[in-house]
Amino acid sequence: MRHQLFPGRLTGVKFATWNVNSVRQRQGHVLDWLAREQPDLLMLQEIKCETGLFPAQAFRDAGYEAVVVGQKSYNGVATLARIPAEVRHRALPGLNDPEPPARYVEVEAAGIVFGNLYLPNGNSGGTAGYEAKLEFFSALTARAREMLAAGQDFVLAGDYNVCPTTDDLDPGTLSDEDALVRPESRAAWRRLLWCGLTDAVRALHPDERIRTFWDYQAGAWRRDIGLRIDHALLSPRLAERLVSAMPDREERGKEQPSDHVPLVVVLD
DNA sequence: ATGGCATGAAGATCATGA
Repeated sequence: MRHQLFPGRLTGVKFATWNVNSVRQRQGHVLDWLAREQPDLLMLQEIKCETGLFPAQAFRDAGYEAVVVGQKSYNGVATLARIPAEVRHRALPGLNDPEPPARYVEVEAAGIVFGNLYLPNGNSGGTAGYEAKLEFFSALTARAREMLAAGQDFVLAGDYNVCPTTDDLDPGTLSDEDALVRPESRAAWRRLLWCGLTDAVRALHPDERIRTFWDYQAGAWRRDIGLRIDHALLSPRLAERLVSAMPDREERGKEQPSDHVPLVVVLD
């Protein structure tokens, strides 16, 4: 049974993005979280299963329909919605790959386009692997420009695999050559942002130390050594409706957690 | 000690993650 976030206001929307690192391993976590947080929409990344193996019925029973773009073993994205949602794209437009990896799905709901993305990490596959990351960024930026030109309200949210500034990671977590912090990666992030988009978390918390990921290794969570790599970017009119934006840290302390936590955004 | 967890693959280790 859904209940309205803002009774009497039809425009309010609560959404989240969460890299779950295998949806089949994390199904219980996600269902518990949905029951507790009651978002209108949840964008999942790294579901790590083929589309047909996604546990759609379990989420349907919880009141959420799923749009799934999966593949075997790696990557995979899915958007869950308890409000009517229409599919716009099952791959990122502009990527000239006949068999693109499952890293993007776009739906429209409540008059807003939600782009759910899992950007390539960029540390594997040598030069070509890193190029793929920058190419994804280029295509994403082109998509943002297209929607801005059309006057469309939109959100681009997911695992960007970029720490935008030195404030977004703890010393000693990554080397300077890591694809998550390389100057070209950060420049690509800024080119996207500077189209006129708003980093929802930083708009409300410009100086706070905020993390969305803690490695499984080296006691990273225990030592609270992490990264801010999951982001939600808002188009101009949506930015003016921004009420709150914060990762749900609690989730990382649960049994068998994902290494990422949900990032939750509320618009009025 | 770029590999100390974690995940998925028709696997008895390897690729990937960030």
